[in-house]
Amino acid sequence: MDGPPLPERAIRAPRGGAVRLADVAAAAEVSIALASRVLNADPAVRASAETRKRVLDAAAALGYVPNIAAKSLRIRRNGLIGLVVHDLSSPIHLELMQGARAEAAAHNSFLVLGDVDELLNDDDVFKVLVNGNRVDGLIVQGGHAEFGQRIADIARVLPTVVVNAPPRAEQDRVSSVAPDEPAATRMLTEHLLSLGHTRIGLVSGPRDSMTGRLREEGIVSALGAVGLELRPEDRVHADWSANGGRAGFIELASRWRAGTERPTALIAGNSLIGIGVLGAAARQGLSIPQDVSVAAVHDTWINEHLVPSLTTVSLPLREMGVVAVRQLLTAPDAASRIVLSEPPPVLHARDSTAPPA
Amino acid sequence: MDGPPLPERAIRAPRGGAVRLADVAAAAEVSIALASRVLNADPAVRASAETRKRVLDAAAALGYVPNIAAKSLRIRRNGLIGLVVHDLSSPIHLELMQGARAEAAAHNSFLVLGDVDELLNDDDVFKVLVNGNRVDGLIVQGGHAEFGQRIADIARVLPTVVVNAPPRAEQDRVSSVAPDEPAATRMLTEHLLSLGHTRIGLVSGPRDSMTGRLREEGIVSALGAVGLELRPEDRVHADWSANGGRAGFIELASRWRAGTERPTALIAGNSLIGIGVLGAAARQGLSIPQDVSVAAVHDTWINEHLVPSLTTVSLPLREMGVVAVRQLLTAPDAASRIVLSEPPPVLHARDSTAPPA
DNA sequence: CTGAAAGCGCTTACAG
DNA sequence: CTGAAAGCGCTTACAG
Repeated sequence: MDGPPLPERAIRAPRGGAVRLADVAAAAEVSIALASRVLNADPAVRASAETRKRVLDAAAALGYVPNIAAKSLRIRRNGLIGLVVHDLSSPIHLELMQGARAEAAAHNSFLVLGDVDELLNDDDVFKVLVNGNRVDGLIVQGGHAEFGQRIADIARVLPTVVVNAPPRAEQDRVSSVAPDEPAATRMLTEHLLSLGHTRIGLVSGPRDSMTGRLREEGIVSALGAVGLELRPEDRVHADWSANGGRAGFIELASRWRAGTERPTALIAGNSLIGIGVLGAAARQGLSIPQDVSVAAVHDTWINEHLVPSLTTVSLPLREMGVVAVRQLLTAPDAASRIVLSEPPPVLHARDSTAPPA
Repeated sequence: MDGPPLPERAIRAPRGGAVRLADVAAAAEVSIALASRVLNADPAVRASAETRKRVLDAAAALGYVPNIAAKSLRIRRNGLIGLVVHDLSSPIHLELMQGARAEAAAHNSFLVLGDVDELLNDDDVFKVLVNGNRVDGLIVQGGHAEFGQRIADIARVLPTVVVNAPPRAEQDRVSSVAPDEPAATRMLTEHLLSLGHTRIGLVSGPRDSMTGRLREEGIVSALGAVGLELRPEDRVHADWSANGGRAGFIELASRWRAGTERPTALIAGNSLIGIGVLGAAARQGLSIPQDVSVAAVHDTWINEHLVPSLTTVSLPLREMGVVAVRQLLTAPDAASRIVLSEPPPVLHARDSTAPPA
């Protein structure tokens, strides 16, 4: 009444070289359940140190690595975090990515790369990433005004943290990690003031960018503190890119009339814009910093190699990535809004800023 | 004799809003197996068009997305590809990443970010990524001489393709996708020759880089075709970075004696090196292109914004990413060695190159 | 505290 | 061709 004999080898033998928990348990002569508990450091386990060691040794000897699919299916988590960026080519966000990646790795998690546009426009990608249990949470690069509501919708089903941008009003369940923007531009402005500049212009980010607004606030407040102001005619909006910076500078300079006063220094909304400003100014025959000083937000490796090297203020981008991941891993359901004021912005004074002529 | 009643709701009801295949099958009034087959477009299915539609409609109506962990556990694949890069901050490799990411998405796969150093030095990461069924395959950024054997070892257990570098001798089971390096530098050299330069120098990559060697080959062959040569004293090695380029230029220029001949043009091993060369030359008081022309391999968005803008040749980086993913997805076990000669390199002549003075 | 058993949600031989 | 059932490899209530 035993039925046909079971094909034991097919059940027991590791397939394709994959060692299973059952193999470890057999080698250590304990039950699968106990092996699982020891390996997962279950505090309730009271097995003797000797037994525990037998399990650990067996796992090591066999090179056991848990099957992640099986584990995920059981515990309903998969150790993956979606990192959804808008523009992979920006060196600014890479530092953030590095920080996030390293922190995830430290927690045995990995980062899955997503694209903002694809996430928001491609329904398949959206479904898989958001509803498909693909990732345990999402880190979304902020600053996309049009998508505020969509991100809020995503956050309802999946822990989500927006990085590098303050959350919008409708995103009440969205966590965020943002740097202290006004502090950065305040520092830049004070640097220019200390050099003797009294009229400072701004090539800002896009008109509807909250980040851009906060950076402007820092400038206005630093100027206000010494009785100066940011004149409307000294400010233009631009894309967060070198092309934007170029266009912004050209627009700004077109307002300058020979013989009349104009700003002696410009702040760029970010260092990509700064690169564009530097290039455009040179092509218009202006010398930097003799004719105009230029300073920008965000420091990357490029800035010191530019001619002239670009003065910047660095924000804790890497830390933002770290904190975002930590937030997702430790408090996925808390809608926390973190403004990183530590470490504080750091000024990198370089050749692009000098006293006015 | 029925035992206690089963808690039906706990079994049937979707948990946490997750719709299961069983829910779709129930809604469409078919078996789970048939629902699975219809949804996976099993060609053996002969169900009436009407039945098929019922399944598809039910899935759509319920917003069904397969549980990826369950599916992975069954089919022993998880739709993830590890992208292991060395230096996330290089804009050069980002284009490759973008191509890989997009191609993966087109195949319902995602990219998991890894770090070369971590993979090779951190045993935990290695085990999880390589042995843990985390990813279906690995794309590794090439050019790490020290790790040739290690990558060969990885490829024995996991489909692996090295991108942007030719495979090393010991990597017999490793696939690779590399651009046509000599074609790129040949094009750059011919551009400089056509401007009238007859003595051309090279700030190459690291001494042991195969990529660097191939790029040098292109220069040598283009020079040889017109009876010229690359003089040993006109070549230095450098890291693949702006800092490397700076150091390389300084070393090269230190060999130049006033009143004697020196190269009138320099080729940079890549555009990061090129940025460093540009900056260092300017800081030594040399005008580019008047005193020396500079051209580099790889085009990125930065180059046109530099002052002067940097002449480059672009290689099909994005396509490399695409092909690498396609290779992994369609022929994971073939150890293919692809040299992408299509699309061919494209010259971007800019302000950093001009006829010699 | 530990083990046997159930079950996570799928796919796919297998039998009909 | 289709359905019932087994099973992928884990974790964890549950009972002992």
